[in-house]
Amino acid sequence: MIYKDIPDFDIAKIADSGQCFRMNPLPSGGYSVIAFGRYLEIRDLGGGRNSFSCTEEEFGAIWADYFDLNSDYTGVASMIPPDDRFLQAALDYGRGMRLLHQDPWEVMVSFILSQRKNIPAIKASVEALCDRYGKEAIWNHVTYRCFPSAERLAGISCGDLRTCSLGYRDKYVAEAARQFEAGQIRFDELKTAGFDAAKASLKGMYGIGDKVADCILLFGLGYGNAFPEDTWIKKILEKEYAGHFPKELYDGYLGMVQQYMFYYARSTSYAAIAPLNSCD
DNA sequence: TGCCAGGCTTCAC
DNA sequence: GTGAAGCATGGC
Repeated sequence: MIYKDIPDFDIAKIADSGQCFRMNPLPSGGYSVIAFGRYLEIRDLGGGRNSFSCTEEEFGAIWADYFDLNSDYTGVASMIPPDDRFLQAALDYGRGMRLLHQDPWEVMVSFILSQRKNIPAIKASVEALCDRYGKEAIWNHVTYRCFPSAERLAGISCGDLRTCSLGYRDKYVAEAARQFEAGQIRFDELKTAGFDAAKASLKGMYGIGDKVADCILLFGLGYGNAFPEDTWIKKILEKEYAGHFPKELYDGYLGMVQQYMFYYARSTSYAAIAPLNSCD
């Protein structure tokens, strides 16, 4: 167990942010997360202090980057124009959230099966996939299952995948696994290909469109300017910005901004209130 | 019970 | 190129 004082870090908000689907509250308090084959427990001790159930070595090798601890989360506030009351409110509400750096394969599969599902349903599907096809591991008497590898999923029929409540998305996941195994998708190449080229490659895959591609770019490949537009974001852009959000103001931080918008819209009674911005 | 969800593919035009 | 239809399933 190690202890860290981290500014702008709120594990409850991170767990509820809809970026990852394997971070859950523990009955005893705190949260667990399974990522990169590891199991971790995090507890908020107050005053910016958190405990992590790992060694310093593991924290430095995996979790510091996973939680994006080397990025500056204070600069975004100064980018927001004073008259953008919506984004000011969203930032205040979401302060402490982090843009997670996840395993791109897990992000790809998770967001392929996210389409036309709500977050509880996505989590149920992801967990079913892991329960059925993930490798079993043990940490300190806790038995858990890792996210299934592409190699494992490439050997599963669509019919069997569908038992994990994938619905019509079964064929998309099966094809992604097949392409990954065939070497037709290489995440190391996509990470350095540049935003447009990487996005075009992802959109060429069966079952991946604009939105899912942007999620993979943002959460799995480190492209901070990806801006996934789901149903919630589209409603916000229409309601607060008359359909024209000034993306040019947030170069390098668009993904972060999008995440604050999403979290605020989904987590509050925002949908029931009048627009905070004037669109005229 | 009906609507909607971190959308995408297919097809008609 | 654009727009509508169809899609599996579960949460609320």
